[in-house]
Amino acid sequence: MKRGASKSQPTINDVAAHAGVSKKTVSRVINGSPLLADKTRQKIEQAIETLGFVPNPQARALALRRNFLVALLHDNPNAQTVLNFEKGVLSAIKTSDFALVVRPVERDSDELMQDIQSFLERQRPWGAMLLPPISERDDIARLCERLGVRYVRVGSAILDLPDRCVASNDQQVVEQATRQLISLGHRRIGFVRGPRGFRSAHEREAGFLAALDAAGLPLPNKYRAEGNYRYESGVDAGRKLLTQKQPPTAVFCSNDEMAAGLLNVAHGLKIDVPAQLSVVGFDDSPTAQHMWPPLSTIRWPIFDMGIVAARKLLPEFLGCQTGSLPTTIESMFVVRESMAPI
Amino acid sequence: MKRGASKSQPTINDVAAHAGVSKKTVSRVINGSPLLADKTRQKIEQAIETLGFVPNPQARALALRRNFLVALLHDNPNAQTVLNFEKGVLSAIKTSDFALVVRPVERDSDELMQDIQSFLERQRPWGAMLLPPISERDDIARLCERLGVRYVRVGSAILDLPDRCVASNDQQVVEQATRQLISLGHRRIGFVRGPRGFRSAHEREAGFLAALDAAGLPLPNKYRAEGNYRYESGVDAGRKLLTQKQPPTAVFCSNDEMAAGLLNVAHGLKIDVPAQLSVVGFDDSPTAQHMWPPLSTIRWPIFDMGIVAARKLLPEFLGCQTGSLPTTIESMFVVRESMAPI
DNA sequence: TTGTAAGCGTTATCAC
DNA sequence: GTGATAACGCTTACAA
Repeated sequence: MKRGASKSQPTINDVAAHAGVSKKTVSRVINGSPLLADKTRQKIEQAIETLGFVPNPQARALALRRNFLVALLHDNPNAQTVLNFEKGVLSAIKTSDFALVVRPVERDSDELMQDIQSFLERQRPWGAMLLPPISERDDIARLCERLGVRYVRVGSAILDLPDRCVASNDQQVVEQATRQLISLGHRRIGFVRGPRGFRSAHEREAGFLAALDAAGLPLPNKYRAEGNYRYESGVDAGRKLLTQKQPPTAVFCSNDEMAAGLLNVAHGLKIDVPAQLSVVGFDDSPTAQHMWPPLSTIRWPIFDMGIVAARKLLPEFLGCQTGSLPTTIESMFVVRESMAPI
Repeated sequence: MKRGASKSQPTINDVAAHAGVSKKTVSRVINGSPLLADKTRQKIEQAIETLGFVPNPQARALALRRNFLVALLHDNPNAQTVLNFEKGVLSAIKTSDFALVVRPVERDSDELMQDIQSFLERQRPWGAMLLPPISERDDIARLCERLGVRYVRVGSAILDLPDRCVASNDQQVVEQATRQLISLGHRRIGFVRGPRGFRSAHEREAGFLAALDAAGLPLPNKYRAEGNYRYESGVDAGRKLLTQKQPPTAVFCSNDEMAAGLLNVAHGLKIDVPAQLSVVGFDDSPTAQHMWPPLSTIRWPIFDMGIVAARKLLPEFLGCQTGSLPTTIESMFVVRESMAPI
């Protein structure tokens, strides 16, 4: 029963027998070993083709003491973001033997660390990619390290060593967008901040304040609100900022969802956007262009970040040098109709 | 070098040595074999605990000739849908040894079939879950079958044998929603269809027409538009339907994105929603409640479908009987402010 | 109830 | 250049 013309997948033994060589030689072909006679290689490739042989990744994983999985850990910052990232990763690993394993987690759960640990222990992925906000947590990064799982953290700022993170330049791009609001003549500019504990919220605020500072503009408390990146908190912020005697003529919202909330409050108050109020968001979520009016916003280069994250995790398999990979990837300010001169 | 106090993960041998039993006995504990002396079991569990042993899934996969991966194949019908489905699947498999591998594909690509095939051959998942619209393609289902990969198809109608599919009841729920529009007094009701070739588009149309039929109402061509499930096509549909001399007083849109487009055309035309126009969508995408006014829509039970799909794929591992699992899961009509009496 | 031997499909070592 | 042979960590016969 050494091997039969089994109806299941052919193995390396079948190929070896078919080509009249040893299995090690076949293995050399699979792994692209250079020390091989061209004739032998061709004969074996022929046999592989004929038999439709595909190496068993489990067996390779066992023998190589590593596997062909990269993990994506996230707590859904935004569905489109996650999916675009996945697509970026996939476009990078498509031709490799790697597959992408996803693990949504709950950042507020008590078992978060335990959950991640047992996942990593069970699957032992070759590496893990962390999306914000959990990418910002050093304890999770340390957990990966302790378990011997490489990782790459994705964030709004440089969170780790260059070959362990990919960052967007939130601060600069928000500063630039705010400068543009100012150059449109706006002087009373409101700000809706993201939640405490989110690095992105901090970075975006810093960029906003830098632009205001440079222009010598103040940010009075009445023009300032703090949300949690959700629609409802944007509604609350809108109520606070837009019902004043002298409301701001422009508002920067730290993400699109909150901008949508604020925008709808403006509609309810019959405030004409953009004639009376300019609004800018962040994320360029698909709905940004579907809002009324279409929202000016900042597009995160999340697809490209997926590509780079995958390459940083698997440089040796994707054929690239870690050193040549960028750590910061530029965001883009997308101007739409929600923004106008005062 | 049989085994050292290696700094890497302890193996079954380490546990066996530590507990003073054979590895087979440890294996019995891992696999929950009933024929084991309680004392032995406890001793081994103790050793596992002390050493922090976690069985290597690759090795198990090899020995068992199967692996612990379920695949999710999709062509992003809608980011939130995919993510909610993933979460459903995950909540079902969380306590098992299985992991979820995702594979976004491009349904219009020439290499679609080739791409899926090479993915399945490479990873050899235990099973695959297919999300619409690719779940509707019989050729893909047959490909899975040919490769010996079980599958479960998710769709808007029953697409396959009961233990190979999970369906929502699009037709009935759309019929019900349309009846509700009619009972609000609407007689001129427009319809924005989804694209040809999508089963969901067909089902939703059938439900809509059934309700109209039952009420003896016509659907003249001028109240009918066909879109591609994208925002822009909703805009086009809005232009067609709402600029007529006698526009419809209500419109059913086959998904939320198209409803958003139509809604924004209405805003541009200064049509008051819902006073002059009621709009209903489908999906309950996160933005549905963020539109202005918040959109009445139909919520797909996609999280639950994820749970059921996983259970149908892995009944023996998740401890459930395929027979007791539903094939159709009911959608829910969510009424919000975009809908009012005529 | 437990242990022994063989094998899952691949790669590494080290001869030839 | 190529091929025995022994791993890799676990499971399934089959014995004891």
